[in-house]
Amino acid sequence: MTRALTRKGEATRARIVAGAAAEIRERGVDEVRLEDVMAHTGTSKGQLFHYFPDGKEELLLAVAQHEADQVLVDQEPMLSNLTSWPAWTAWRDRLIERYLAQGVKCPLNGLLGQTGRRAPGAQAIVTGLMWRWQDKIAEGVRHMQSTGDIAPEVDADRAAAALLAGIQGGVLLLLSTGKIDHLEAALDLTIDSLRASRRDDRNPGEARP
Amino acid sequence: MTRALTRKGEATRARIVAGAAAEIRERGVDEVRLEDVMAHTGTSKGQLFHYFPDGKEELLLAVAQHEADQVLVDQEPMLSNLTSWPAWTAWRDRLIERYLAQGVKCPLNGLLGQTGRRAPGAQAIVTGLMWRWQDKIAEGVRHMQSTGDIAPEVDADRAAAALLAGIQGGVLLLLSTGKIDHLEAALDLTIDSLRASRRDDRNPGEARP
DNA sequence: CCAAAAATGGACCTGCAAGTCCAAACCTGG
DNA sequence: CCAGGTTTGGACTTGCAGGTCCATTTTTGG
Repeated sequence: MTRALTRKGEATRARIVAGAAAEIRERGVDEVRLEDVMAHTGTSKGQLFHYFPDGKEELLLAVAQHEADQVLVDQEPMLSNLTSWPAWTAWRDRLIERYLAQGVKCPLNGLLGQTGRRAPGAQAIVTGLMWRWQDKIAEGVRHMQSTGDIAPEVDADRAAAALLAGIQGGVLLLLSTGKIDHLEAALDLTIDSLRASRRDDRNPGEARP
Repeated sequence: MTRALTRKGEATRARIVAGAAAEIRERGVDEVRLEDVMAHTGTSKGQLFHYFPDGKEELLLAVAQHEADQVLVDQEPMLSNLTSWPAWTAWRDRLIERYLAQGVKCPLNGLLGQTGRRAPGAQAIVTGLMWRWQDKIAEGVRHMQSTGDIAPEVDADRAAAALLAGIQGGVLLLLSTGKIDHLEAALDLTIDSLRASRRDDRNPGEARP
């Protein structure tokens, strides 16, 4: 029962979502009023509630989905082609560059902790994003194992989980301290340890005994 | 010009901060109204504004400081005694246990993203916490280097930064996915890579070339 | 024991932002 | 070209949470 939307309607709806997303990235969820969105997107209150009958909550949900999708898109095509060490490096560089550029204006910052509480569904969106992200990384690890660049004993999912955690924490620390160092260190050390696995006799990818 | 506070006054103030902190941990910053704090701590509005003249913002700041301090206290005495591999393991176990137990009720969740935006000073509190935390870890790494348990070529600060990022990200992912796996993986893999550094000829602690 | 200061209780005010409503403008297909 | 919908504008309502105020009680220092 998708609501009947003419082309014009769809355009307006999209404009609202994109505008609200930008506004939220810039100033944070709870600083943005519906009036701000109206002003920024050239819409009226009637329109907002026409396209999002459940009001702010529904709008925030749409924004969350919009932002979550963007996070992964921003890492392409690197993220889907982790098939050589230079490719991993290129992905790493993209991440650093991206987060350095956006600084505090991080979509995740809006999603987590803020949207998460308000809209119950936002939690699901974030979770979905994380799993998709981790899957992509794990896929890269497995590919490297297939070419013999990463030791076969490494648990790809576990390695991906650790790497993803490092990224998330790195971004978090970028947000609070303003320094990119943590993200860099986490990425470099984790990737290096994967790289090193190939040369070891042992097995750094396993949990402690 | 510290405001004159009798013993009773101090007790009330402390009760308010502790109660507000608990309430916020439980239900999130923007779900907690001053009335909730009043009800939960058995205080009146007059008292709130007596002890926190700048209102909610000042209270949140006090709560943030309270929670930040607690985060490190909760890791003692392990965090200050990272002097052997079993000690590192004990610390790791404490972290896992702690965050597993508190689950979603994470003080950081309240601090970051939520308090961070509202109270300008909260940012500084979080930053301070992170640096202190990282310093403790780096100190542990250096100690292990002094006993020869970690390769001297490892950059202690960088390793600590990576580990801290892994922890933060792990907790973040615990909050969104509800699974402890990321935190475990990040801790174990990073610590293992430090442990492995001692046996390598090379130098896993350095950045990529 | 008594002033002065601190602590407490709670009624009241106020602003604001979400949400409601409806009338006007507009598209669109038959 | 007209009758149904969709889209738009904006005035109005409402609830609520933060903040103000002051009268009363308790504590403290001398």
